[in-house]
Amino acid sequence: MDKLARMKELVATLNEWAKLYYEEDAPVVSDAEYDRLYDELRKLEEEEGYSLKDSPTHRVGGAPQRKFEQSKHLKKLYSLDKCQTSEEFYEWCARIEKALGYLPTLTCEYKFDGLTLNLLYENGKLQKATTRGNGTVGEVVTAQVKTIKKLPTSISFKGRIEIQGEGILRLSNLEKYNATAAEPLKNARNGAAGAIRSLDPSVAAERGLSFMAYNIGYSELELDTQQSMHKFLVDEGFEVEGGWRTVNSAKDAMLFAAETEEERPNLDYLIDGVVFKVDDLRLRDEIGVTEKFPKWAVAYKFKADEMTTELKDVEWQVSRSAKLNPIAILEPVDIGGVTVSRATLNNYGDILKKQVRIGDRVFIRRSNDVIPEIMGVAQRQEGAKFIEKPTVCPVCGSPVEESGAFLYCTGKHCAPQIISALDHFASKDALDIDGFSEKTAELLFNERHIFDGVGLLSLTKEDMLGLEGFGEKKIGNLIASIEKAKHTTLDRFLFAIGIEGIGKKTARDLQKRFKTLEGIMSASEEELLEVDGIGDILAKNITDYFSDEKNRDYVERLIACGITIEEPEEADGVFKGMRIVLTGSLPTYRRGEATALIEGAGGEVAASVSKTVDLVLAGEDAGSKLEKAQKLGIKIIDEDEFKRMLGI
DNA sequence: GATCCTCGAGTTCT
DNA sequence: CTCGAGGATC
Repeated sequence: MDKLARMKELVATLNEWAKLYYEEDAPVVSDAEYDRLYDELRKLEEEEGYSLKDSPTHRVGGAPQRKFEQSKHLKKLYSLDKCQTSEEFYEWCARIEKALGYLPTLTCEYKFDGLTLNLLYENGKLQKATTRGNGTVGEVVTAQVKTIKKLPTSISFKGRIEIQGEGILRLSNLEKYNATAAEPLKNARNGAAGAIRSLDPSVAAERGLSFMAYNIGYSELELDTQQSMHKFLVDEGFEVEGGWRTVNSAKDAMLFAAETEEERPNLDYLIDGVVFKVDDLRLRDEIGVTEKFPKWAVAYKFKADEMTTELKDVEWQVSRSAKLNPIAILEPVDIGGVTVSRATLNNYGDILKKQVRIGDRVFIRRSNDVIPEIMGVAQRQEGAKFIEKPTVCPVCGSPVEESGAFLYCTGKHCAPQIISALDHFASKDALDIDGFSEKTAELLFNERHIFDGVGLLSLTKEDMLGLEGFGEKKIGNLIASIEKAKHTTLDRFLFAIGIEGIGKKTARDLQKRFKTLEGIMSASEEELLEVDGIGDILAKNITDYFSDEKNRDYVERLIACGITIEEPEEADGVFKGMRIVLTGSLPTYRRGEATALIEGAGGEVAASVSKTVDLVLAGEDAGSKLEKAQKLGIKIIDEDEFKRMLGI
């Protein structure tokens, strides 16, 4: 083998290992093995006097920075509930009034259109900057953020503190950049987000970003109002533009929104609405949060850019769950720099509701500036055609059934159903087969008649030879991914087989309760109902699935393909191995919070009281569950006792 | 029986 | 993100 070929091979191998290590967090070789090949490569490069373009030796410390490092926020970054009309805003106010008995002071600020950032300061120094990510974990972009000129790198407050705000690109800077840039940026938001999310910090430096601070996350600072937070940010030198004010009535809040909308075209940055928050932080605790957002704040969003275009046709797509979904085919139209030619019409009920017909001019916008959405008819066209409800599946010709808002294809061998089921089987939260896509599923189904997980897992090199776009290398990678994917966990397996209504979360809950595949397969409806979040319909879906001989056989054959299911690791804690029922309302915890605490301490939350339950956590107004627990002689505790057990 | 909340499923373009 | 539906709660 010549030296160049060996170098190529080494680069490929090292990059692959590095990728597995950094991106998948799944090291396949020891550090020593990696180092051995790395040294060999470096020696070859020295001998030859050059190195390959993507050689890992170019990267500092041999650590390829292919991806951002992840970091957990000290405090969760919530997204905001939103409203679009003043009516919806008044409803929000009414809910606040209902919770508190009156409408408290609200703060008003702009809602910047950029990328949310979380900055951690320690000892007065900027330690770390992260993107919002999913709200809990974000990506570390400190170097990118440090290119922001006006951002204070040191502040007078010396404790730990998270400063949150929006990374934006001022319109004047966008213009300046575009005047000389080879590739002009389409809009300021993508310009800002793209710069921050670029691994190369010089991109951010070149564009000249700004940071608009608007919130404090975790802090070792005593704060009682949004106003004091705002003052702190100003005093410490952060940019806090945004028409800041406080109001004491819903009417004044809407006045602020109207004024801001008028002011919007004159601003040097993009905003997509305004944000109202309850000023008093103690009142916020009283109002509380849901899983997704705080109930004490709301974003009033301005109307997004709307366009009109012609609805040319409607296509019916068949999904994995056999639903027929209408897709609108549109005369291509430019919205916010993107050409849109298709949009979902959701379901047949939606078509009726919006009253659209083929040939009409329709309003279209990009919801959240991303997904195209048809708002309604802009202009009825002469001779516009009703959209017919299909009576047979457009793909396989099987009869169509209607249920609720949806139409279903009753065919069992309908190609798109099978292909998306294959895709689902291999998807990230299922078996996670790398390098497998919907396209691959389509190809394997059409050309090789692979129609289920068993066929997929039994694929051999020979099966794939000759498939379009499948070379030696790609086949090898896919086979390796399949092998890797065979070692999985119970929740992934359950999710992969695709029982109706069983998603990622429910699959995990089932895993927690039953621990083994056999346990779930033999569970009765009654046992399933004990799982929090499972009611009669889901319980029946599960028992129906496993009582079908074909499905049991399918599962068996999957296991026979070499699937191994890892035992779930049990969390350790005071509630280890215990099943606990929550009933009534607790004085301070919300249901979700109590659940998280129990699960964090190794326990499991059950929906109803039965002999298998170890403990009942009862709050106020506890009803039948409490009675039943007393009858069965199950230990009952209140929140204080609960906290004591947890040591908090 | 009504209402609130959470989950699942589906979606565009580059 | 958005909807509808299922589940939990009042």
